[in-house]
Amino acid sequence: MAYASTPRNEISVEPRYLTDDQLRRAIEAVFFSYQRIFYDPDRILQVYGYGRAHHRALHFICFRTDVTVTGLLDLLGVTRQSLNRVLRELQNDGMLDMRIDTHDRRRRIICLTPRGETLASELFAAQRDRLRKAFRQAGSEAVGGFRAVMEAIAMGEDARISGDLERGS
Amino acid sequence: MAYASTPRNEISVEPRYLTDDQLRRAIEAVFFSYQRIFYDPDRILQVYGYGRAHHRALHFICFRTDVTVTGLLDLLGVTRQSLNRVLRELQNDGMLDMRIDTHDRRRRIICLTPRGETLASELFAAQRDRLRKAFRQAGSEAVGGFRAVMEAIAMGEDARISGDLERGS
DNA sequence: CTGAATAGGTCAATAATATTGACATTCCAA
DNA sequence: TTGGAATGTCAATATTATTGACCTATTCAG
Repeated sequence: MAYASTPRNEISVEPRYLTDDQLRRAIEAVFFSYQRIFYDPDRILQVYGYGRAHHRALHFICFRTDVTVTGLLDLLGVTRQSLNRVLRELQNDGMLDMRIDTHDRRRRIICLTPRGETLASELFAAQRDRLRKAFRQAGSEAVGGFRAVMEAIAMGEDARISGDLERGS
Repeated sequence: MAYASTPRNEISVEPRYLTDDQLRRAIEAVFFSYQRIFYDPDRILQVYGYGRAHHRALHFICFRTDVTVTGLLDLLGVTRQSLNRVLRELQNDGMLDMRIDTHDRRRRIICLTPRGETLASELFAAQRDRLRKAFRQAGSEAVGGFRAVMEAIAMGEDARISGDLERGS
């Protein structure tokens, strides 16, 4: 017996693309895409003795200018303790350059060293090929739609803050 | 200094939507969408004492008919040992019903009990709202493009098998 | 100047999820 | 009957994450 939760289109209020089945497929699409995109760089990470947490941090440090620790925390959605382990390891390996912000000396601006930049570009290259192929295959218009939907998904309020998951404060 | 890896559109061979910057945005879009979609059900899981691993398993058991353990392993991309922990817990709580396949008695067909079905629909409902809103906002055409790109991404070979990550066999 | 708030770092304990490796059973198929 | 497929399990370990408790700087408002 298939799962159903909304009353069956009684007066067909919902357009076809908003059925539970379509939404379920979208959930799975995001799941599988995530799998594909973030599994590709694994073999490179393995060489360096890193994991996906390092990759995620490197990515945002690479592509955001003047990231601070708090900025990174917001992007990654993890605790400071968790992030700091990763940053410590990357810094010890000479991948990162953390310097004090001149405008606010409490802040640290995180940058990549040349070594870090090399690694980040290796990782990006590993992901790029799959994506480029998919984009080319789907075509320009589809990519526009893809982007519109993705932005709309990300737009909504953050689940980590909205709910009563955060019991403190 | 921003990162660049492909030679700058010398004769503009690449369409605009295939630039490194667009591909980078797509990677982040998948990352953030995954975050949003799979953080939403967390507070429900917490009530049951489950984690995201349980959610993923429940999802596919709910929406695939006649899933076997191997089928689930392929979908989830984890090891048998990892999956079995989750299945054991779900079964002990009366969420699952595993019965032997009559055609091939080595296989187990995994189904949801009514309890499991209730939980799965709660979890799905938690994800559905965000998605429906995003789809409605983006519109029918955009959703078509979204689907095309997602399918193209998932289409490519599986990173877990293609590389030399799997050293055995 | 003082105190609150912000930004950052760290120690310790623990949890969730995952891995590798080794074995065992049951069952299908050639 | 033998090989392999499907499943389950024990044990050890790794990765990533958490909560909770402290700590130092620095900024900023009063």
